Amino acid sequence: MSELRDTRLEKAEQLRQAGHNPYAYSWKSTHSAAELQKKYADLENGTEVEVEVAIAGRIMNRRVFGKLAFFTIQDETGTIQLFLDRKKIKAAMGEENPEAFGQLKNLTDAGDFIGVRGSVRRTDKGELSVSADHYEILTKSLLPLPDKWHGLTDVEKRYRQRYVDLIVNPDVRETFRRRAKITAGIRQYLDAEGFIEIETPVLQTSAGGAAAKPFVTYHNATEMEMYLRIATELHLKRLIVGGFEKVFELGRIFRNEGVSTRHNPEFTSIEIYQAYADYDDMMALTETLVVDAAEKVIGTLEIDYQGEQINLQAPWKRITMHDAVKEATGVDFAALDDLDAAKAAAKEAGIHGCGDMASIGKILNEAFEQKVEETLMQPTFITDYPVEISPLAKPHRSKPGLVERFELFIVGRETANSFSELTDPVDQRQRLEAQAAAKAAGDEEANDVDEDFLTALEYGMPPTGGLGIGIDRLVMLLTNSPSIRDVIAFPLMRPEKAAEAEAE
RNA sequence: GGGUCGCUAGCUCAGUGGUAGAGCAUUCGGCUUUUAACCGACUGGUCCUGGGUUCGAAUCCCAGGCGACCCA
Repeated sequence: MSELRDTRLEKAEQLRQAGHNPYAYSWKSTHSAAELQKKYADLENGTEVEVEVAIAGRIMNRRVFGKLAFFTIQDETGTIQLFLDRKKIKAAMGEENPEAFGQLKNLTDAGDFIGVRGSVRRTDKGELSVSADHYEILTKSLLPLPDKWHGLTDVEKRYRQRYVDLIVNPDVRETFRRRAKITAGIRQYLDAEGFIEIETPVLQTSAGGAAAKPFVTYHNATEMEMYLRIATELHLKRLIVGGFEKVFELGRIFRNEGVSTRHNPEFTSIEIYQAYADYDDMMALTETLVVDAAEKVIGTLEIDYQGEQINLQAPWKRITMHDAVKEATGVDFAALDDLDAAKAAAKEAGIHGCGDMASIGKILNEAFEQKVEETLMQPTFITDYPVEISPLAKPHRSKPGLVERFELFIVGRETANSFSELTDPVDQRQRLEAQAAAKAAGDEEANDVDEDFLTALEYGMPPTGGLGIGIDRLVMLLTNSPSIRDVIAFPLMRPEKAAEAEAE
């Protein structure tokens, strides 16, 4: 290991001795690899074009003969072969550096960055190449690349050393390129619709807006405990109170929870708030945003996700939570008004863990999570949730005990969440106080009463539709990624070596 | 939190109680049409860590670490 490194350090030193800085300052390319491949796609085998092009990239593979060498280099767009002929290089560089070809042969390795200038030719064997007359080593790499054939497959190393993963796995680069396209596309669409993005605080003295356990931190100067945000909801609503009518924020959220294929403690959400809209309007917006993203990124609405064929063509199925649970279990919780009867019916239907639940709404939700959620492969809006599990949503205009809320499920996963937002400050205070009581009773996911948010509501918030979309899960869907870690560049990992036992 | 599986050379992997291996990469030699180049020679090890059993442990046992998947 260190011998490999020492050898390369020695090569870097030899380059310095020969007057070449192995860590160059800049390079001007005329084309990318993909541009050359496209421009000369029709060039015939064994022919050369007398143009002077310049290109740079990382050496991925070297095939060296006595007086001829072929390097495959990779830039962000793809790969192209370098055709390195001793005679040609000597003719062009020999006066200044008689050792130019020898240095190329002996002092470069797979992993180095190189810049070349030369003509374009397609070899007899059909490989488009830059036939170099000049080259410059731009960066000397000290560590070996993974096996050129098997690549890097160890998932732990792929996540810990994502830079190596990105070097050798082109599909990983493609995933993050798509991720960027998705977020850019969403912003583009919302901008065109007159929404503005406003950044709200990550550090908060009261973490609200979702049922989740926050990370706790401390601000020295003000000597106060602070929380990392678990949602952007309550501040974006303050902006609606302030008079903005279409706002959103796409950003990082932190929840102090476990790690799984669907969860990372920091993840990305977009929350969108639109004055004078309700949850029906937000359903339409959800469809538009997802369809638009799919069209921009994959160009089709018929997608494959881990072998499952998903059709994103709108309109999507809409079904109430009560009806969905009834379909799956045969139990109509809407017809039950006795808690014990509901528990008995749930147990009968094979739903476990409802014994100490305090309301029929929570049992309904539990039944949904256990029996329905993972069956919802095609995009489905589940609507009209129990008020007990929706402290920020407006009561349903016609169904007592329910709120105007929907969640979007695709491939069995919650992907979006939306309400007609609760605007009645008195009702909101009661619900938040119930939350605070639950927290006091030990519910770590319940929130405190955010008095300033209530004050804002008392100034008056117009009727508002709110929508949150899990960006990571959307990206998973549109990149056919089985794990959230595949769409987060640097997912959370424990340190490789456990810290020495700290003083307790 | 529970269960299952994994951790051996830079990478990908063999090796189930008896001298730690292969391919690729590296190093050296040869080679002007290769593309997993080829031919020849060589080099490279905290077998995740710590204990235990044993004449002897990569291998068996215990504890721990890190990771993957599943479950809660």
